[in-house]
Amino acid sequence: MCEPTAVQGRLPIFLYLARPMQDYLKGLNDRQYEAATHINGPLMIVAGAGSGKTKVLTTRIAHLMAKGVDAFNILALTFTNKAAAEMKERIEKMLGNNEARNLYIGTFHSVFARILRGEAHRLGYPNSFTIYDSDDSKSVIKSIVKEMELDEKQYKPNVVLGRISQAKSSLIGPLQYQEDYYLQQEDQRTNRPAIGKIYKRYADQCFKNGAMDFDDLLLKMYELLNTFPEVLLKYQHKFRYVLIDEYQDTNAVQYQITKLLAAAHENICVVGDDAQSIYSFRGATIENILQFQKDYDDVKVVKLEQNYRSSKNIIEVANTVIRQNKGQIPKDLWTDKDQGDKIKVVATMTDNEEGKYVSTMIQELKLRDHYHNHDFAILYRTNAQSRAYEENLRRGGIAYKIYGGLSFYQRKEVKDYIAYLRVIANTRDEEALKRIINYPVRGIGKTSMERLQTIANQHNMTLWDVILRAPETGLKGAALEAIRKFITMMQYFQSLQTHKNAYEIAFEVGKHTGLVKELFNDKTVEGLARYENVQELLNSIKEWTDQQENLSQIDEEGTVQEGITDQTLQNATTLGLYLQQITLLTDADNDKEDADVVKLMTIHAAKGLEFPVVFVGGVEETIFPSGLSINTREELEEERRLFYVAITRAKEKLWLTHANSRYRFGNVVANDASRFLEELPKDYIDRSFSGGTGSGFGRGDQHFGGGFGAGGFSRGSGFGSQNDAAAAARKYGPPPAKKQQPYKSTVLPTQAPPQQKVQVHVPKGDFVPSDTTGLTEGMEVEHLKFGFGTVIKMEGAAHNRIATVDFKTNGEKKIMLNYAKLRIL
DNA sequence: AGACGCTGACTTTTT
DNA sequence: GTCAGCGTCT
Repeated sequence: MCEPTAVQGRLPIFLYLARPMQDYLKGLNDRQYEAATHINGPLMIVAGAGSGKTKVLTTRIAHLMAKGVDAFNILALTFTNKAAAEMKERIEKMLGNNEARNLYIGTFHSVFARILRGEAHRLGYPNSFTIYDSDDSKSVIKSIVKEMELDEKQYKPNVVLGRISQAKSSLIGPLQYQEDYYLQQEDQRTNRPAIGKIYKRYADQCFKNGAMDFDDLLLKMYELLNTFPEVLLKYQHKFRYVLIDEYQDTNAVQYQITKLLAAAHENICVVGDDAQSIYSFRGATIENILQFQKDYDDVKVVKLEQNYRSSKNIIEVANTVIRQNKGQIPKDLWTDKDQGDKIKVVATMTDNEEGKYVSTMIQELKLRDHYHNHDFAILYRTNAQSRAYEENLRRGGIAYKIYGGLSFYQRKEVKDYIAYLRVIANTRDEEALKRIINYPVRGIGKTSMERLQTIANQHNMTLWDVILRAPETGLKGAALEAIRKFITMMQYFQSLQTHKNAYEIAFEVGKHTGLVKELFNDKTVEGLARYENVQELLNSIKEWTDQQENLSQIDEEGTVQEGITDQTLQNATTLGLYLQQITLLTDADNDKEDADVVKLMTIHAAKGLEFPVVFVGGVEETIFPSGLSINTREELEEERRLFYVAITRAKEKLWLTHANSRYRFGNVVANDASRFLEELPKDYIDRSFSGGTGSGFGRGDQHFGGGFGAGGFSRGSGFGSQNDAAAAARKYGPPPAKKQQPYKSTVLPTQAPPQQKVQVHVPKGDFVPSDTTGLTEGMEVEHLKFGFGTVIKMEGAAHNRIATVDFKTNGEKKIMLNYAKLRIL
């Protein structure tokens, strides 16, 4: 191992950096210092929650650069764009110059996508390959299942994709998959023996489309390095220093790639916390941490156990929770912070009251302890839980923001628009082509498409090539003319690529396709939102090209270019580059941090973040732990680690809430308190808070006819039945996926015939809207004062109803009451 | 081709 | 509660 020396000609920078660096190192404790400055050779940092792991990583990178290592030689891999951006920003601040922009810092996916963009041709892909998000992947799988005439119920895209994804993350190709005895057994057992064949066709189809899915970005990167020694050498030489954040979340492919990359210099530093491993469902394996120590002779291991985030009470509870798991790397977090408040465990009657309780408590804390909105986070296990909080926060006039959920780029209108751009950049992209060929409507209908598709399949041609030769396909008349026009238009767009940037092309697309105009003419509420979204998309493309132009003023060697050529600018702002970037973006990446809002997100999304006050909701059996993850010890332990992550997000105050009943799937459902709550150390818990809202009970939102009790869990000492089930599952595999109750919750009896449908426009005796709503059939939209799913008070009825309101989309702006479901409220 | 009416699937978690 | 998607009718 040779000590890195200052690169020739860079000494002035080195001297300039040296001083602030030294100051910064002083802020580290001994362990952190050790980890940050031991820059040569393999290093594993086992970092507990809140132990300053990001600080160490950034200091380490800055330190490397201070020692004269060029930014271009440093590769730092993270799991979220946010973590990457944050790291970059911090380093920039520490260095006080713009050297950091030359660092390779990004998610595995985005860094590899960037590399593959230069190398994909070696693997037979176009360099402007498309990146398929999961929606695209599912759509491909769906059409394959249809073509193979398999049972679509049995081969749901979600399930099949999950299976393929797991295989890919474990470096198992389609052929190997079909030969693997164990995998085949599993597929037989679940009655899905054709998955191997689907996998093969899926891989072929993606290749034909010139597309890589998320897993391919890793897999193809591995293939590239593994197949082409000269490529491997190039990147080994380039990335002399490799750093990996959240190492416990890496899967087999990621492990192999980083191993290859680091093999030459062995300057690899991984940071992880086995206690926070929560992504095994997507192939992550803690094994990688253990294996790491075996792979290199002289691995240095540094443990960071001092927590700088949370109060003593919170740390104690967290430690107790994680100790229930077997096979952890022994680690004891400690803190010299104050004892703090006890952890509050609160039970409420309903999910709605859980939301109400939290919103009331936030208001109280703001008044009493002068907290701000941005000090609060509400965390939950599943996205669906956000609604109850949302309603109550809105009612309480508290500003909030929900993170996660449907991404901006997943909205239909945005996807449609982007589909055009995708076809322009890569005509092989069949998914995108199918999406836009008749949108907006241009007279290329189902029949024509079927014919074209069949010919494409028969001759193993791409759909686009068949379309180009449409006159030979037997299509004629209006259809042929429509296709001819479509081709002319698309070829015009394609021709723009040589001299126009992504924004200019996107603008032209909007203008010539009539996409923007069509949305503009749609004056309904949703239409307006769609129009705004498309505008927003165009804005963001503009923003991106501007930003790229600035960045491209610096070349690969790090020197600022004087007379930058138009060509360089053009290369940095191409449509293809833009498309590859955005597919890997999530909503969390372009939000403005500074807003004073309460944050709502899943626990997964909260990893790596911290908040003064945290509410964890729905701490109930079947939700947390998830009913789908209690069958094996491994699954349950992952849920427990997730619980650990939730707890350790809190700095000062922590609430764990659970509701006796909640809406789920439109049903009222009763859940027991989570088993995790029973594992908490009593002395650190305060259960004295009542979730009741005083006057609330009785006339609350939900009435129970028959009370609880029927069915439910037989828990208590040793929760026997579940262990039996788990044992059976281990022995015989998971139970057949037939029609069984997906959740073990008790469905509460209702007072009236449930789910009875009532035609509103054929009113029955008991279905008369009262004057309070003023709702009549065929009413003008302008008078509509409520949204979808509005509760309508019914005269003479013992209960309220929920009506679905549809807008007439053509002609006059009229609404129609579609149907209503009878439901107890 | 498009509007309409209705069914059923969804609920782990993310790049 | 919500929504995509299917079949049917115009």
